[in-house]
Amino acid sequence: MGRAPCCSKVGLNRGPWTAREDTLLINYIQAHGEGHWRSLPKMAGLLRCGKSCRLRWINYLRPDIKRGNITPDEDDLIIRLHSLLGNRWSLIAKRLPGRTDNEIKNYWNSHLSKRVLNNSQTNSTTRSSRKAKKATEKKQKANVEEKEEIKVLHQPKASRVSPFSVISRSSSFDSLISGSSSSGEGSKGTNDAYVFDIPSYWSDFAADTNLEFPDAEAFSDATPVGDSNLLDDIFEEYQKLL
DNA sequence: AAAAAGCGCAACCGCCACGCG
DNA sequence: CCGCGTGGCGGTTGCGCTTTT
Repeated sequence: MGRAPCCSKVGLNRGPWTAREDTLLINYIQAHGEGHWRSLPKMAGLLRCGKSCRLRWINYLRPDIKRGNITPDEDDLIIRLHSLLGNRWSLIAKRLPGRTDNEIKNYWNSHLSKRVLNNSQTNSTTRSSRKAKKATEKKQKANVEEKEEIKVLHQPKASRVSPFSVISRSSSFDSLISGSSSSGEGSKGTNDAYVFDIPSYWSDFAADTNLEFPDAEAFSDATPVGDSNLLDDIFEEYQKLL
């Protein structure tokens, strides 16, 4: 199946979005809802590719997006989830209400990956050009990935995630992770976000897969909010389950 | 003070899987 | 069953701002 061209590039705007374009997009989506990205630009009067509109909406314009610094707790959660899921940013983002996959990906690439590398390799890098640095980072990353191959339990290729995914799709963490509670509502303080969120993995997982998983409910009931060991417990349970 | 290098982030690119005819 | 259109994902790039030399 040949790759369908995203859109005709001719005559379409590219690069940074203007305030006017943003307004048009927001107004259209507020009136008609998300979806139909292909036809949306035309309908909204935008000279943009549908893909570009979708990205702009999801990563920047959506009202529930939380902007600002990643908190230490979010930071920690990202690291842990990444160690489990690999670069499945959309899944990780689902556990961080208000954060987008792009934001998390950027944050990882600019902050966390370095930290992880530093943790695994004590020798510091000298200042160098960005390209050279990237090349060395790639090497380092390759090394780390080799080491992490044991640690990373599951790192499938990019795949579409739907709330209705079931475990039968070869691997699927999708059903495990794609929580229904990820909209950002209900978990106000960023510090507590995942504290509320994570236990839903288990019940979702059990529900999605129809597996006998009696502990799931007990787990979500039994974990007091604010328990400092919660994350560790979850992490362990998660790994056991795998 | 100027130039070079680094950093952060929005946006783009290309691939893949799903749904439908 | 097959092929196409579309949406969604992760990887990568480009650019403007900041920091360092």
